[in-house]
Amino acid sequence: MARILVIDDEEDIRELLTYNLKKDGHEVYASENGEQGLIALKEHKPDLVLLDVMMPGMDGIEVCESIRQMPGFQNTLVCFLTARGEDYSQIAGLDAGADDYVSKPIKPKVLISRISALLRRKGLPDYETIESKGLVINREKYLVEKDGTTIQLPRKEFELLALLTSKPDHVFERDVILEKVWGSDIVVGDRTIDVHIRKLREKIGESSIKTVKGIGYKYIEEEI
Amino acid sequence: MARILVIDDEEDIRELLTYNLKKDGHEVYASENGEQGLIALKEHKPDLVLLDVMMPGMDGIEVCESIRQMPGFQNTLVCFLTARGEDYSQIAGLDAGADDYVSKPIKPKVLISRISALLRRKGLPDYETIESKGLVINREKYLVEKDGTTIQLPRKEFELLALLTSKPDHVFERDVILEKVWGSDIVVGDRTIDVHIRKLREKIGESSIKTVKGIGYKYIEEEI
DNA sequence: TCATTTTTTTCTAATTTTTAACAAGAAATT
DNA sequence: AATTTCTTGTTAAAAATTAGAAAAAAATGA
Repeated sequence: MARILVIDDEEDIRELLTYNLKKDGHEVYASENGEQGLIALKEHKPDLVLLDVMMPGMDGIEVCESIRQMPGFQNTLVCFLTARGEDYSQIAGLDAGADDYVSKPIKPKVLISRISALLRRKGLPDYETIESKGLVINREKYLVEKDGTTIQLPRKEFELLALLTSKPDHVFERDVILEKVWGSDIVVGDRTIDVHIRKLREKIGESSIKTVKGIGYKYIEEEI
Repeated sequence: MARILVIDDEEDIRELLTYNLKKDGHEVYASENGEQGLIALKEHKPDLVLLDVMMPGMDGIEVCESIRQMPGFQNTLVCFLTARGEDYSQIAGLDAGADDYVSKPIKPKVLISRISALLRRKGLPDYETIESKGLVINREKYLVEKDGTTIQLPRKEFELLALLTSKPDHVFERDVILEKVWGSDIVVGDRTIDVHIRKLREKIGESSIKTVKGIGYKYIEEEI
């Protein structure tokens, strides 16, 4: 059904969750701390991360903030696991960009139904392929298919294309692109976006990406 | 209900507001400084911005002025958050174009009711397309459709047309146009507006924009 | 290391915006 | 009615902004 990454320092919890989620048909990965979790995240591109708040090393809040900073993971669902009474965590968690939280002790049935709700609310996980006019973007495999031919794009180019095609015809302003693809506090030169746009145009066709001068760029669905 | 952007450097405040506003059914975004706030603003096009006055870097006044300068955000509601006793801020804030202010310490219930009032007063968000007599103005795609044909207008022309069509038959005075399209402290020559009007008339039809001598221009809904 | 990807730099081209000069038209004044 | 004055229209061209191309430099990763 969905890919789920569990990040918790307690082995019992990891096992409990893994067992129950697998039984419910999900693909489950588990990490025992934030650092490893982030690596697993990149590798497995889960739809949902179950994240313990209290952990040695990076705590859940920090992990969540890191996730939200990572290009391509803005839409990954994050659900916090909080000990009862950690009210503060709930608030901070929502602020850090979490989508939900579940209190410990975890009741498997409650968790399962909560997860279903989250996944449903979300619609489809967006590592799904995005299809658009002969272009298929597969975030899971990091591949782009253009009219049947498969193209392997470098990371930045891939993220840029994925962003633009995520809302065809929508104009993405330059600073929004920078924010989404490069991250909020990375400073790059003025021409950086252009160069990547040019490379994309080379690879997927000149006419697909249109410049809106003074504003930004958009991916066009239909030729105008 | 509404999209709300919180800009405040104190994490506690951001959490408090985010939590309470989400609970009240709003879509909430938060930024921790002015610069990031302005980017988030463009991206999320909120209906309302809650803006702390005292912040390191750009202060709230500056942020508000920037917002008012940005084409398309003249009507975004801005509500200042001021520390008690910052009387001067209230005045300067209203002067900078804020719609309201709330004093810290913030009482969630007070804030919620104040926000409801603001939103009610405001009516609906105006990021949507504007339709008028064979003319569709789509700010998201930065496109104008005239009788089925799509036209791509340069930025200033687009903003000018969007302003005029936002209130058909309403006469926009020259200084209002300058203020809204060019921004409050940009100084341009006397003929600049005329030239843009002329180009618009060329592109969307001579009769659509009418000169009101001595006052300004208006977009006319019906041919007279 | 070496190859690849990403960023920066520089130069050029294109487009947009503004200016300036003058024409034309309306309103006011005589 | 004629003249002056004020405001807007028109046009061309200059100025400023913005993006594209190519290549080199830096960073990254195998």
